[in-house]
Amino acid sequence: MTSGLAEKRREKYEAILQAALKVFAEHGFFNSQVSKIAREAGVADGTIYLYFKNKEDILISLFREKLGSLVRKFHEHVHEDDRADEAIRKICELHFTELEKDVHLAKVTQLELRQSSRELHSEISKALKPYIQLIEDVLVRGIEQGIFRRDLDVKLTRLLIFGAMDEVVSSWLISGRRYSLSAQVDKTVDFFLRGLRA
Amino acid sequence: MTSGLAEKRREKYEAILQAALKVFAEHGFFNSQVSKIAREAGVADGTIYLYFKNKEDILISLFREKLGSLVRKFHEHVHEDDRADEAIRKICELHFTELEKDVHLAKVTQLELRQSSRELHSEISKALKPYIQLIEDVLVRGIEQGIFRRDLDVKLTRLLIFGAMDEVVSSWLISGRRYSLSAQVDKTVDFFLRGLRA
DNA sequence: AAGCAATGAATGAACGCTCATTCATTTTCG
DNA sequence: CGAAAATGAATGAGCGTTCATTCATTGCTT
Repeated sequence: MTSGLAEKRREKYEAILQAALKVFAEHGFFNSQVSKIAREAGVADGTIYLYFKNKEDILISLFREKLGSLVRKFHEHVHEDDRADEAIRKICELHFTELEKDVHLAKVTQLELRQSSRELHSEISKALKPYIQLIEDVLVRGIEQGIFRRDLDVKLTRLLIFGAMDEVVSSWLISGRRYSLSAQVDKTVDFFLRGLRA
Repeated sequence: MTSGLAEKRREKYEAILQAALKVFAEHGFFNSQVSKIAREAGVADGTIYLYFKNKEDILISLFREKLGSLVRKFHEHVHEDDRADEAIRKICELHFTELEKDVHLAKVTQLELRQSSRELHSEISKALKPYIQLIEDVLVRGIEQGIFRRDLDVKLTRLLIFGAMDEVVSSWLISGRRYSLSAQVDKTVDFFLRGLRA
């Protein structure tokens, strides 16, 4: 096993991130102690600082990794040549199912995303931008395909769509996940497409 | 002037809340020191504790007062006998104009509302519930009036509408308020009504 | 009216506790 | 053995909260 070099490091790095995700999701960033993350990850407090600059750096890295791989997943499933209305359905479906699969991630994105450290906020919007952009691209394509209204304000509409999905996820979390999130896809997409169609 | 008794107290209470609103909006709850609020309000640190149980109590009181008067304003403008589509327009208009008027309130509701102390969260949803309920009522009325689709899921749709408006406000804040929020009402309502109409 | 007493609002220095971070020491592993 | 990784006790800054003290106002007494 010659692999256990930089790989071991990567493993521990991810173990700490995973632990942090859980702790942040359960207690929120400001109520999460570094020592708690260390315990959850099964490492010593000091070890954290061999992998991360400071506590905030943990959260920022978390967002970069997690949102990055989410966005990648979206790009895998939504293709240039899809019909725009089918793409909208796919986006909503992925949005709901992926967050339903990873509750901790859902909690952190929904509840902590809006925190207010300057640095943090810009990092988060940076990580989120490609997703919002993806929605916009689909809207533009839909207009070109003649499926969506020509008078759509795509910059505004992408917000309406993202915000609506976001709120459904938030509400589902707050309810204690007492119903299926992915079961809301059809009715949600239906509402969107009525608002979009030419 | 026999008034200057309990009135003086009320005035100071409100001065502290106003100061807290500003400080929370600028720095976020966890980065706002009680001493900073005291300085902003022009009182001593200890004085705060003559009016509030603790720091969290300040935030909770803030929400109660501010959201309470907002909800009251909605009820003043949206009446039982309005056409439901007109009511939706009125709601969106008020949502945007009221938050555009009070940026500090907008910031606190958008950015702090999602914090994670259990007690806080339940307090906030309690204060917000009448508003969400109002939207639902209008949806139900719209169906009864034959204006909205009979197959609407009102519980889901109220979230879609609230979330969409919420995101538009968030985005406007993050952009540094570089455009008019109330100018988005028409296009936003247009999108909603297409999704709602029978 | 004038002095005295009582009140309680306001103050802000001090307290005590909570953590993020450090670093001297130990363990691991090639 | 030696270097790198990991440890976790120790540190100290930050901050919410307390409380002994001040002082303007009001009420009471003669």
